[in-house]
Amino acid sequence: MNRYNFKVVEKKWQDIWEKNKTYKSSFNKNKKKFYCLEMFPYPSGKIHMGHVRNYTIGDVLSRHKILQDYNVLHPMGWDSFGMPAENAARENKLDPKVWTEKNISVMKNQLKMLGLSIDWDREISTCSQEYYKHQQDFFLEMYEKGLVYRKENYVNWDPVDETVLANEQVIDGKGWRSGALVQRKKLNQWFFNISKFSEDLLTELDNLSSWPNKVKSMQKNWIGKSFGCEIDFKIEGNKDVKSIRCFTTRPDTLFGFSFLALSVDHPISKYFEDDDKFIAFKKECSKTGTTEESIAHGEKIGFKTNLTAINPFDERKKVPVFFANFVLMDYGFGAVFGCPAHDQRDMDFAIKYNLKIKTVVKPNNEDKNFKVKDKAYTEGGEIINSEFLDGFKVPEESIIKTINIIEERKLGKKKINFRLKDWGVSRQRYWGCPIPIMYDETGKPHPVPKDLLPVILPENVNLETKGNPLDYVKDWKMIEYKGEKYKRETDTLDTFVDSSWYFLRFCSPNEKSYGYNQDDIDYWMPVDQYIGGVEHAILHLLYSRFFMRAIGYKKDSFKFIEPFDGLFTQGMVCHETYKDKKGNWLRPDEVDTKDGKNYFIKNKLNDIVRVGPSESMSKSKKNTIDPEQIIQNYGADSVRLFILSDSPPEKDIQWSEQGMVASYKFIQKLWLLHEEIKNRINDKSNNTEAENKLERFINETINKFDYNLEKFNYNVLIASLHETYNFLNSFLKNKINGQILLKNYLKILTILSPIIPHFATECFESLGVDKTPNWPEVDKNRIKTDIVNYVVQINGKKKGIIESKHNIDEKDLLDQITNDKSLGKIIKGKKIEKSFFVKNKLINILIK
RNA sequence: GCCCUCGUGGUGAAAUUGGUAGACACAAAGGACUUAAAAUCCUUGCCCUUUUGGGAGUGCCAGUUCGAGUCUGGCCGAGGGCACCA
Repeated sequence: MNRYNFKVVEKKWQDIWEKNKTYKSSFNKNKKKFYCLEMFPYPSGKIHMGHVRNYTIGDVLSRHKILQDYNVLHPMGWDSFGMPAENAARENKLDPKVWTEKNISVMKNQLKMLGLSIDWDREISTCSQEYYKHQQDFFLEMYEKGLVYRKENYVNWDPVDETVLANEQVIDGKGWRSGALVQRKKLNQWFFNISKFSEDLLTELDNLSSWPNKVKSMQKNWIGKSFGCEIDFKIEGNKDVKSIRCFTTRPDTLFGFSFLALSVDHPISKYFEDDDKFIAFKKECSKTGTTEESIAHGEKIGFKTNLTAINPFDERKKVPVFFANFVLMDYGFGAVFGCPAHDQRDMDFAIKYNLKIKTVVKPNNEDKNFKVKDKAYTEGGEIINSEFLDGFKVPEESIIKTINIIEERKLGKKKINFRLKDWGVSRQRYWGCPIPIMYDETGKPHPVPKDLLPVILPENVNLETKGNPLDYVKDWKMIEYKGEKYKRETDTLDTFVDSSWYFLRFCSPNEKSYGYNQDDIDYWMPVDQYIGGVEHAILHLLYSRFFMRAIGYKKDSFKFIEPFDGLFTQGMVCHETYKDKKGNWLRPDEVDTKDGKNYFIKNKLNDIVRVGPSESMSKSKKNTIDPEQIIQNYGADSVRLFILSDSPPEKDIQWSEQGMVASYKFIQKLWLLHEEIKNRINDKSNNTEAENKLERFINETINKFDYNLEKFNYNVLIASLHETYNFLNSFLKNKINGQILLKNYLKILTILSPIIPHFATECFESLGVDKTPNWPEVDKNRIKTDIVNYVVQINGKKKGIIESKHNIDEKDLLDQITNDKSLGKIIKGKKIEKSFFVKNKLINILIK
């Protein structure tokens, strides 16, 4: 008997697929299309298990759709701009381009080892000129349309590295590389006007019916729509300041107004710039840092001004104006009215500065003397102590009625605010797409003219500089155009821009004149199924949705707006973590165990290893498993099978060597079964009963596959594959007609082929079938049976199972139960009050 | 603090959506084969009963229903997202 040699078989089919371009996709209007896309990888060096999981899930779907005769687009590319290349290049004295290209070639090979149904002719790489030059076109188009602008903004500035840091690069207020205290610095930056589309980005979420609710609600929170009104407060104490505008969602609490708070960056702060105390206060505020954490636990501090604000509903009432550290300049108007009784932040502030606390809302179960003490009351109820607002129900009528009054009296107006901020895309880095802008001698920005496009990133740049290396490339930075001197923009684009339209490029990877070809995207877009990690739930997906709107803005030819019709977010791959006695992390291959409980360092029985919780695989915790090694040991099909087993794809999965071995063994067992079946395809016997049983089982299995494929329950597919094996293995004890066996077996091979494609194709070939058959249809007539097992419940409790005829009616079944030996005993002599009958499934008899 | 998701054996999990709870697999224990081990195969898996059988049981407490893992309300616990957003 032959052992199944995965090494030979997998290589053989991968070569054939590559040579024949089996998975090449082409435009074909006569065929239904299916665009299956997985988030493309960053070429960091080697693929990791997360990639294996992501691409295996996509591959199963893709192959399934191919067998259902869809025209499938399943491409792959590289998100190849970004910081790691720059850092790695600095460490290894390599050019980022060389480093990146080397990684791509290694990883491409590794992906091929997995046997993915990728159309490699469509491969793209975002760091190539052929890609980013089109991105510059999009940038300039957006600039023309007014969707790109330049503005001063606060950033996290690392004074040692002289660079801007992303929020996640700031740890405890210090730069992650330099360790220097991060400063808040104002810098001119380019912005995409994503907030222009806030309303549309929010409402269209409701139409994305195949997106996980979790992702939709995360985006909803991020966009953060709130309904309220803007109010102008008259100001006294400075003749140049007549009024200050505030945004509020609770205008109905205006009678509880006890102070007005401003952001330290509010325009009015200019009147205080000579005040040493104010400068000290502002410094104190910036010390609390820009990180979210420091804000969350930070104490509320304020700076009292000589100004007073007047309550628009009662001009006799005047309250102090403060600068306060908890007011943000980039939300609303950078100014809030404080109502301590009904807002906890305002309450904290009021207690600290001894401000008035006036209760204006009472809960329904309290009387009009209800008083808030030191905890703000923010629930519903009724307005009190508020003159003409008294009696309004909170919140269902109080807010809208108050806004109406405010509008009537021309004190302000209704206003909807969004939390979503414009997208800052400038990065002070070398390895990214150059921003196609140049500045004249007065510093005014101009789009780079067409005949100077694309702006090509210079090569062989010295990276050992402070700040952005491009600033030092003088012959690139300084240009002359039509006799005028210009300086180039040296900032490059955030790499999220690169990934905001790559799915369009896959439709027309060779289009020279523009980023995409209209006919191609009309046919292929939107992506039918997008698959990737949940860590991109907000930014990448939101930016891509924005980009489609921005490209389509003022462009009639562009028909769709949502790039991803279906979205699936897969879970992470986890592994136990290990530490030695000193607390150093250990790799899984450095530890060993004899009993599965106590671990020690390999070959050193006395060096005890502490086993930590299973966590997402990461290099820093050393709990990674190298996919290439695993493929070498067990084969691609085994890895694919294991990575889909046990856990549903959207949940985290535990890597286990034992599970891996089990999957490997299962394929070996399938091969033995295959050999056995192959030996029997010429058997001539007739056995109707067995044949019916076989047909029924196979059709039920196909049915189960269809159901679970649709729902991404790939773990259940694997379970049902095991059941199929167990069934066939024992079924072969029967005598059976070889052709009927073969017919059904081919269906099983077809439905398992998306999961373990090398194995399936090899089996087909050994049976003389040269092309994988189309996905089998379920024969509903074959699932029906003459005999049904009815569950018999008595007074709601299961008492047994009884065999009966298909579609039997209730009365006949009751008769049968009454006459049954053991079940009849229970009923005998009792009165049947009522019975509930579920056809072909169950009967519940109520007796007394 | 706000929002979302999830609680089922020793473990990962099924349960076609209100109708046989624990499919399938991992681990464990016992057994068969073997001189032995590995591999393979079989059995077991809560409580009571020698067996036949009976009972409890899906985080906890109530409710709806002939019937609840599934629906409703409350509580407890875990994970994730956002977080001074006015």
